[in-house]
Amino acid sequence: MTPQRLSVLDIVAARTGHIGADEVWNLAKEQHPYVDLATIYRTLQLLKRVGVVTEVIIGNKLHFELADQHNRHNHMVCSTCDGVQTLSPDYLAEFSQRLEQEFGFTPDLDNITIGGLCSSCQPPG
Amino acid sequence: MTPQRLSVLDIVAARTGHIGADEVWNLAKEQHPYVDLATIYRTLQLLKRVGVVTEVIIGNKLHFELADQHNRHNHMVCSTCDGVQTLSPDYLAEFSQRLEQEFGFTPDLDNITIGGLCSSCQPPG
DNA sequence: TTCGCTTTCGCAAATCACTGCAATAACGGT
DNA sequence: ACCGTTATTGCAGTGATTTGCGAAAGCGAA
Repeated sequence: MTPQRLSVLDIVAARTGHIGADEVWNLAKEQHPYVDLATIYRTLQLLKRVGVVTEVIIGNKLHFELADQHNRHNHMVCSTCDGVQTLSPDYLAEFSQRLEQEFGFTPDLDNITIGGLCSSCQPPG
Repeated sequence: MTPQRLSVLDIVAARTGHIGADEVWNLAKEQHPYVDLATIYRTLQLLKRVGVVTEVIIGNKLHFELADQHNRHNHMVCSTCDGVQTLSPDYLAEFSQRLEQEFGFTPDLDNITIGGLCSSCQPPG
């Protein structure tokens, strides 16, 4: 664990909810002015790999949030307004079990994001 | 419909299964040497918008395949080997209905891809 | 502390997807 | 066939993310 990595973790942890990679960078620069964006990305991928943060794809940008074991959830992202709603993993449990039983495929539940249209962005008619 | 677009469609249609944008480009250049990659992307997005092709994200590259109404399916992509399995949309129907009823959220079923580990890439133990 | 090995960092450049814009090609009306 | 309108193309450039690589930092053993 290096100072740069600690900063990244602190920044993600300080936020309740998700934060974009560019925002992490801007905040990290306040403490480490020369930190490179590549380091931010590498660190975020590392934290994701070890299970400390989860990744949410919003629009076409990567966002991250602390992986709180006591409040695990998935995300529904509206492709029109980029709004995010959280979803209890219970909704996916049965589906996930079927995939595992019938195909031996283990879905990566932590990183499943459901795209679609939120209630406010439904097409008229 | 222009010659370039017809080429793109032909190429995607000729393939049983998915094909990467770069592959489409390489094949399209055989018929239209000056076709630009941007045209490929724009055409693929167009074909997707009108429902003729569907998009599958494999690794972090876009792939496309013909949207066969008689053989609609989703995809399970292994994050280790990038292998792709198809999945009947029946598996998602119930889940999708719950989201719609309880949250008013309409998932974009055609473009849902499930990431995870396939049976061959399960961690040992 | 110093040496030596390993890991990480910063920088630059590559990658993939997308967009703005001027030039060009397609299409309909005459 | 000709002209004007509209849509599409090629090119260049942008944004987000990733990768290669030499320099620097971290860390354990002596």
